[in-house]
Amino acid sequence: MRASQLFAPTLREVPAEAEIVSHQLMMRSGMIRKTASGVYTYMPIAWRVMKKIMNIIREEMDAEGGQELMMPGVQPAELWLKSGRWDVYGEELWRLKDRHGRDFCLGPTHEEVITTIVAGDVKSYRDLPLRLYQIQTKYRDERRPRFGLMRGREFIMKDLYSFDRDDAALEESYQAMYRAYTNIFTRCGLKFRPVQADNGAIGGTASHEFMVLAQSGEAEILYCSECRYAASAEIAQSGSDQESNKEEAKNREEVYTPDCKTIDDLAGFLKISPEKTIKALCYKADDELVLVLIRGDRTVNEIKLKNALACLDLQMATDEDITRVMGSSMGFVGPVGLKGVKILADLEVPNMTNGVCGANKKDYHLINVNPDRDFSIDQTADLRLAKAGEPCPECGGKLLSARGIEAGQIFKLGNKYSKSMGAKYLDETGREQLMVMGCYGIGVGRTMAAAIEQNFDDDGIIWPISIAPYHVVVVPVSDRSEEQVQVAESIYLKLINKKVETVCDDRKERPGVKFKDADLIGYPLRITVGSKTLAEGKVEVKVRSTGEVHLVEVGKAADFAEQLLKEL
RNA sequence: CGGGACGUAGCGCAGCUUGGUAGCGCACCUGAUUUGGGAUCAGGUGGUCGCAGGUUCAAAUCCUGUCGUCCCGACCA
Repeated sequence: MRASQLFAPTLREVPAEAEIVSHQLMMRSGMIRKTASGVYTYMPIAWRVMKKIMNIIREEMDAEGGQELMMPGVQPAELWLKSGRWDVYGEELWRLKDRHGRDFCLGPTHEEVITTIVAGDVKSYRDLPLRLYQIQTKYRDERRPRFGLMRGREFIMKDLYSFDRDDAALEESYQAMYRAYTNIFTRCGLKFRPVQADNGAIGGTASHEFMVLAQSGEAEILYCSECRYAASAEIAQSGSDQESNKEEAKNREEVYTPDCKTIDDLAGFLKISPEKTIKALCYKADDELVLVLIRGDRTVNEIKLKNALACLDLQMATDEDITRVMGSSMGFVGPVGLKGVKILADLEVPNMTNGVCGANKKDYHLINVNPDRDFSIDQTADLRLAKAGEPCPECGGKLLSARGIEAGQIFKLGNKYSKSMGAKYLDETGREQLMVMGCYGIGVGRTMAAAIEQNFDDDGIIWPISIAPYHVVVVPVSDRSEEQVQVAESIYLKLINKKVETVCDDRKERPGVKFKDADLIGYPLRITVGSKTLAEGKVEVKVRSTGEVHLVEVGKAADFAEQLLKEL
């Protein structure tokens, strides 16, 4: 490719709306242009990178028995009504009507479509396992698209769906994808970490997220300093650092605590540490009020709570709800004497002795409250938000925190969709069984953005070699030097003959402009043909990532570059 | 969806308070000089000031509505 013909309009200035590095550099290097909020055009350079990422994905999917197909982007409402997600998915589902007024949506994911197909055409255990995937545009009408390609409303995703006969077979599919994902992100040259994750609205029984480590990541990861434990902070289990409490149970008392509405107020007023208090929070879970108890210094993790309650909708109760059902106001709610409301407690609560909680009476709290003796708990569960510094739930080591970009996620779905969409097969004994499914996604654009977040400097992008849009740029310093132009051209042609992906910067620009653009776009190697070295019959070969410069004879430059690329 | 900000040339911005000729830098085009890290000089192209109403002799500027964009939060297969 000749730079004079390459459509890569670079910008000197950063567009005001680009907030993070990858977005800024993709805009500046002419890789992407915004067409609407969260909707981008991939320009030629970006598309080359994405095709490389997609090819790596294809190779690894195929290696694990995946078969590529292509499903429609437009999906009829009936499929979603059948799975129950038409009503559950909410506003993120991009809905539309056809000319007859029939409901459709733009696919945010494809469980409904693929499961329907498989249900119709696969009837025997002999046809399983089946692993089908596509690389396709997905639509999610995000409330808040942001950070360029990181969170778009239209984006390209690889999604594979596995169909197996039982849980053991699903485990094999899951492990196969885990391996494939590890290979994919490794081959893309990324530093990443698989972490345990929440299953979210997709439902199912196990999940890992593949997090590309980067400061700008939206997700927090907690990982153990000692063992292999790593989890998304939103689901990380909480190890307990609670000393077993030997305190003698004392008599319960009601105390006057005017204006103590928060735990801090209360602890300050009573001169006790927040750990002695039992925080009581009222939630509305699918219209049922529940009381959640947790140690005063802890934070409730609403994802854990939602999972523990197995509810679809979870909200904090309003002051009105609390007054109506509990007969007391926010800040003074407590479990003692409470009737008709389900009480959930975090794992730490049953072990507390002589705690402090609301008295269900304005301006009063109870001290020396003891679980079991003073109130009963309907359900205990791990409900608190784990934090860095806490003990690892598996080995007791210390949890550390890191930030990551969720580039891929794998799920065990179980039979959630095979049940609703009727995906069944006959086993050896002729009995009908539900297929057991898994689904596995990778965001292609997000992976590209993540690669930039992890590999850049003040001058621009430093592509991992495996996904670099081109490998070499040949730069004649002066476009008026016949000799330089000719030497550059000959090196360029030699590289092209060797099938090395090369750009020749033949533009009528000053050298500074070409160098700046080369660094910005991030070609791994730059061959500079200039008067300084040409006098000795040599050219410079510069490595973008390290800055090292090799002086090489003109005739050997192409071979040298080819060799050097193999070592990167 | 709650809070905040913004919309003037392809990009970055000024002008708006106090209504009266639409401006600067970069980019782009022409010419000259220049050529190893985003050149200089001269000349030039390009804007219904997001859109729609209203007030006014007169609106980028004031008022109303509307659309769009970004940030924080909530949310997120």
